Amino acid sequence: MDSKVHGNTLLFLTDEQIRGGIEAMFFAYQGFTSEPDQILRDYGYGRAHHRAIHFIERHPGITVSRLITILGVSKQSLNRVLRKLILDQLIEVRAGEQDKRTRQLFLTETGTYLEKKLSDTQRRRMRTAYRAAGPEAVAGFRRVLENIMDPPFRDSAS
Amino acid sequence: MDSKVHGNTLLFLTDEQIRGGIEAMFFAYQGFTSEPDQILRDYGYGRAHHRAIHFIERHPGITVSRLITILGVSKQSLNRVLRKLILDQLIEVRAGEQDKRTRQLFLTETGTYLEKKLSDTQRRRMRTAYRAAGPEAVAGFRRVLENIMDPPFRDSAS
DNA sequence: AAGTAACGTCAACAATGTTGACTTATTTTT
DNA sequence: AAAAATAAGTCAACATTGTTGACGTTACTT
Repeated sequence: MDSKVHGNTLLFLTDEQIRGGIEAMFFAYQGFTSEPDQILRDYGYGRAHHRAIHFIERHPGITVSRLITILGVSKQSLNRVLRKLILDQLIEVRAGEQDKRTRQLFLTETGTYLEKKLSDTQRRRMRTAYRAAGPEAVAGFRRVLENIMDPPFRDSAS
Repeated sequence: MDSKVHGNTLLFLTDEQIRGGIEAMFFAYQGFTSEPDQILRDYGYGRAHHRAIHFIERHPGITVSRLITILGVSKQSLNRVLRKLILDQLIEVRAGEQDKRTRQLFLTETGTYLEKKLSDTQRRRMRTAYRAAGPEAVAGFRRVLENIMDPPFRDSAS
């Protein structure tokens, strides 16, 4: 809550500090997505396919409606992406066990392979960044990110 | 370089820690862009317009080619965005002083107004997150983000 | 004078987002 | 048991934003 004062300058929560953070978010996200985007192009997929694959890997058996909520997109938009991934046999669909109206989504072997290929690049980047910044920095990084998220999504990332 | 070991669990650089960071990036960026996106819709603009306006505010007189490099998009893609902003008189163009082939970009009063309106929401979010996480966390946050960026963009954010 | 660089622009296309409307299962409510 | 609500798929139309390729203009550099 207390702003550090150093000489005549507020070093914490100055407008410049805040704006710097905003730009850092932009540049970091840009780097963060660049390598997967590259790979996806070769497969004829886009970032939306990556997001779907990612969350299905993280939550096998996730339903379509849950995925819609997480990704924050319309049913139609997600469906277009899923349809292609199902056709290409990266995703497998089973009827929900309790509620047969729902569809549960799983990665096939091929889907798992692509997910790994994509996330390997991101994990390498994150690992390198974490290592360079050190454990304390990582803890701070996570704490700030959690607070930037909209509350419903906090703690969604394990 | 050294991973902290706590009980039987690696708390630093475990795969789960890394994957959690990846998702945190996704959710944070989602929240980070949600409010501006909302405002932009009312104006008939998109995220690309926001990015252009943002960097022109930060670097008045920036040239088109510099902006292309920063944003990482094609000349044609950026031009479509700039054309609209110029027509709507949010951006003003002057011929470069030394090199008259270049175009220097400035925000008009209207452009400045929209930029402020957009960045106000992001600054509020960042400020709140910074405050909640504390100064040490903010320092760590920035350190990690810097390391996630591609090297050419490090230190681009003040 | 020739070559290069910085734009602007037209065209065509792809990915991804939107809204609206309609259908089919299945579950829940009444 | 009938009616209503929910989950999902689908078709259509449209907007934003990204791409490549090609061509023209202006101005700087060699």
